[in-house]
Amino acid sequence: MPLLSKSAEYAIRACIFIVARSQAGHKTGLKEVAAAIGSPVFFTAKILQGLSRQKLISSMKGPNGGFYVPEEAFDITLLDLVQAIDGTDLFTECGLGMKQCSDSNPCPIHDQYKPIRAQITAMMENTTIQSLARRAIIDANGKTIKGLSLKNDLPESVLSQKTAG
Amino acid sequence: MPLLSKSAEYAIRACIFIVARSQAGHKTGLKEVAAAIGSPVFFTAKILQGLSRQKLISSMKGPNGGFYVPEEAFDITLLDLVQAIDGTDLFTECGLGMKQCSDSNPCPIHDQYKPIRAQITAMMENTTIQSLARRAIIDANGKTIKGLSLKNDLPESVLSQKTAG
DNA sequence: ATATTTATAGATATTCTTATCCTTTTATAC
DNA sequence: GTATAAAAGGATAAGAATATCTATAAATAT
Ligand code: FES
Ligand code: FES
Repeated sequence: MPLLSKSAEYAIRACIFIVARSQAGHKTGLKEVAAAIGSPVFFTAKILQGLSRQKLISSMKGPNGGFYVPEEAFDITLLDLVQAIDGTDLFTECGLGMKQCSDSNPCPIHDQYKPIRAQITAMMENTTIQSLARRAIIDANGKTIKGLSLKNDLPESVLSQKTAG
Repeated sequence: MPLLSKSAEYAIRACIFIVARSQAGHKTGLKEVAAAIGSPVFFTAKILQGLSRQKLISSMKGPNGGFYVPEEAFDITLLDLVQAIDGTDLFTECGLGMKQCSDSNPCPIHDQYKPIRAQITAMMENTTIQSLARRAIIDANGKTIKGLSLKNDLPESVLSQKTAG
């Protein structure tokens, strides 16, 4: 079992890319996103549509359209994203799947699990997509993608394609 | 997304119960287990069969048969159990689903995720089912199940049914 | 206005997890 | 030995997550 759903993984990777591009002043089309992060195109579409509907990212239709994040929203966090996709279970629910989790009615692993769950929450809460974008993309101005390991065999030219927006 | 699969949750809850019963010298039948932990009977059967095949627990057929854990095996850990059911992904794989995870080829969340993953691993490695059983079941001799919150509306008489082994 | 581009929406397909049912095997009790 | 109790195994079903396809709507360029 992974920590995150496939949808959440793609969402995070996509948003890192989109934020990096937005910082450089570009919108990014669906196909560019999918190519950059190595995700199935149509599935990625669904995910981005959902994020757009929930106002975590923005989008524009038509020529030179695409997905972007306005500067005011750069500080969206991993927590925002994961909750939007996977819900709040990971951050609130019992590790053994009991109906409720509380100190007064703890399951056998409550004491061990609770601090770990809190740490996962804190980590995601304190990690902005923007900070990840800074780390992931060295030159987001349209040329190279050094250090972005979102996909192992990343084509070196994704960013420089034709989005001279 | 939960941390563990439903199968793993049931496996842990079942094993806590079975170990507690084994410590008291009893084998436990499938239906008793399912009733005690509030799990679907046939699904629980599959899970316990798998654990038995992997020698994490033992079983006996026939009248007065059932599942049990021999004393030598009381120290099986959460890690053993979870790995047997869900595999090793949670403990080794990249949090963003990249093909490989390493310090030399890190994904954007590697630095944040790696220590959390290590903590999850350590926690499970250091938690024996036996220790959870001690905490979960106060009187495992056949009468009451105080403090066992495996199921919220637990029938108070599960242990006292008819397994006078 | 028309054509083109791109996101959005809805429908469908595939795969995996979860769950159930039925038959067979093995052990015990008599 | 025969009957009974219980796990083991195989086949099937239901549901959810993942993935794909087609059609529609909106924005731009000409
Ligand atoms: S009750 Fe299970 S983790 Fe809190
Ligand atoms: S590469 Fe992603 S967590 Fe290590």
